[in-house]
Amino acid sequence: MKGISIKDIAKQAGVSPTTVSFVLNGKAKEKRISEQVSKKIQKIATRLKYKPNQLARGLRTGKTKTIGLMVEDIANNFFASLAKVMEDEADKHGYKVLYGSTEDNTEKARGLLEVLKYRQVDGYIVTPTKNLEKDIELLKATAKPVVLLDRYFPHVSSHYVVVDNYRGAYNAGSHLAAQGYKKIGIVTITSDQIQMKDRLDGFTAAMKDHHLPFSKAQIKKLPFELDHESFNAEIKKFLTSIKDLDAVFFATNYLGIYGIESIRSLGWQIGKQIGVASFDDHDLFRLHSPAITCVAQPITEIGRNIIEVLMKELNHPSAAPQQIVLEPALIVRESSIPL
Amino acid sequence: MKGISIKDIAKQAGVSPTTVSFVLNGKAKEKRISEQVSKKIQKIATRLKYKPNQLARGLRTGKTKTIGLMVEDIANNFFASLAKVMEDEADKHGYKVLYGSTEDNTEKARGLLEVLKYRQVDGYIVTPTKNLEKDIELLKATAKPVVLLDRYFPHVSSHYVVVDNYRGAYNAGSHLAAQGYKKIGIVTITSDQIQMKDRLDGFTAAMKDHHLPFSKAQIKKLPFELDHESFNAEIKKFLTSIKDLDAVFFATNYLGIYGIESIRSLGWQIGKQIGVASFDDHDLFRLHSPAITCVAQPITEIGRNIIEVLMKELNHPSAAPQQIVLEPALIVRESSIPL
DNA sequence: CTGAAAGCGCTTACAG
DNA sequence: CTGAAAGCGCTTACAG
Repeated sequence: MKGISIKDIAKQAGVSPTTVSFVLNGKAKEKRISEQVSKKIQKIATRLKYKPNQLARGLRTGKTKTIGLMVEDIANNFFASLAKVMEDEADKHGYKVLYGSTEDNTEKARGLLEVLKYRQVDGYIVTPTKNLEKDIELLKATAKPVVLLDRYFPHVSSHYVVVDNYRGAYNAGSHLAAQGYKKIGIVTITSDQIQMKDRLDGFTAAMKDHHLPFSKAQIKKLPFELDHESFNAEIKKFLTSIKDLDAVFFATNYLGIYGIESIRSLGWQIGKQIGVASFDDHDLFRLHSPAITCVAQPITEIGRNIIEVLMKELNHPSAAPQQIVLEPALIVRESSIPL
Repeated sequence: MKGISIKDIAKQAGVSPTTVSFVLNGKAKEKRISEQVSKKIQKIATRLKYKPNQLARGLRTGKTKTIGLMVEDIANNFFASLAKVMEDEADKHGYKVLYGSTEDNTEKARGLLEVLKYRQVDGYIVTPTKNLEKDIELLKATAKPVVLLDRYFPHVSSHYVVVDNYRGAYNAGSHLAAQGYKKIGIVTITSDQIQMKDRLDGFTAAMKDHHLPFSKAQIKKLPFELDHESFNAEIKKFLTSIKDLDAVFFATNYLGIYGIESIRSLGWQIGKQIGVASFDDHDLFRLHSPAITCVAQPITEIGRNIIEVLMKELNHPSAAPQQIVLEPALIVRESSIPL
């Protein structure tokens, strides 16, 4: 079933496709098409329910009005919520979103970038994986805007929107210390990426500033690829292996979820026996008994900023990278009350 | 920055674009291109890192290798998890996903369908809203496959993949009854859509079969558009208005989440004072104290089936609609233990 | 065994 | 004030 083309309209109106194109693209005035002809074309177009073929238009103009979005995992609450915000915001500007998940895997990320590229997206929003520096540099050479999300590469000049991960983790660590916990562990992901490094550094600084003992043994790094069971097993092993551990900070929402599950299967009382805080908020954290203290990222604000940065670049490319660092909020709940 | 085109390769190889196209599309044998020429072209293509422009290809062939996915809300755990499964499955067949959320709003859904259409997606996966029957019929006339998700229209012949909502709700209701709860309420969404109707009907049948009192007052229907606060306020009002209510079934995951929050803010003991079960599973339900009994949808299976149905139709269109009804699983947890 | 040519549906520089 | 023509990058029926 063929669609209505500009030719069909031209034929019915008795004018050339050129004229139709001008009118339909709002260039009637500029091109000084007569009011009559203009009206007639408009009428026919709406009657036939003409929809321009975006493929043809894209091929000709080089613009597809599509944004490529690369997240770590669309099933993760943080990324899914963010995707929703960005979808809404992009829609306001007439853009649609083509998405893919990397699973934090560099090869998958590269493949995704390739695909987005030859689908001619107008811009990219990417959650980079490790070793993706060169690919990002290459993408920039493409002259299509790229906005990094959640993390960035310190040595690559690029647009990005992130939160102050150092501060978020520092605040969480300080809070636990101020609450009277004496020996606090951190469970994080095996990753040298800046966001994880900042979280670890921020937390470490807090321990130091509060003069709490903090040895390497109190840091547990787990590979992203572990499955549900293994995460739980590793976390339990860690928690039970540190003598006198009385609190723990989980560096991501899924680690927090696995952590809660692990602690409960150990039969420990969250808060009293072991203080808990996690990065990222989640319905589960809010409604858990006891409710879990967390460092919440301002998801709506992040999403809006990303699209804003991208639209700016799409409309008026600038030389200077836009780099936005938002503040996360420490939400204190029951899991960090010792007694 | 221009990409490498088939012409560039043709020029370098000293052959015509036609020959390049044949070779790169694996038709060298079929078109009896000599081994030499074929090898040469391949080599040049990989050296130049040639990527076919999908827009041009799509314009010519009418195939974009893109699937349009319309969910209710990508931020909802059920749809996000499903999207992830479908993304992975579609990827295996070389398809990418263009998505959008309807918010269960018919106008948004129509707009989305339009956009997906003029972006020339090859097939549609749609979570229909109410009053979308005609639009679905029109889409079918387009000769592009459409697979309905989560719900369908009884009077529209179409492909779909859903779960047995009636049975799921019936089982949940029966379970609560068997546990000894005597007066059970249901909180659902104001909607005549089949999935909500089936859930309500299934639950009602369970009450009847167990000879439990069940009046209209025990049914609370809430509009999808309510905000967080209003959902909680309405649920609290409902729970406190029914005399002797001793259990409640929430017909969707977000209602279950609001429900838990509401019950807790009332200070009631879940399980003992009020039995609770919800449709859909969620990390929160699993890890809540007490853990929440639920009707879990087989998300992986649903996603796989959807893509399978779609791929079948894409490759060998058939007249007969494929209609798949999967079984949800009742997961019994502590929230439905009276004492 | 290989190529010239048409055409997918648009936009736009150019001509009149 | 309007149109003929070229071209975006492919694929493919046709010709030789």
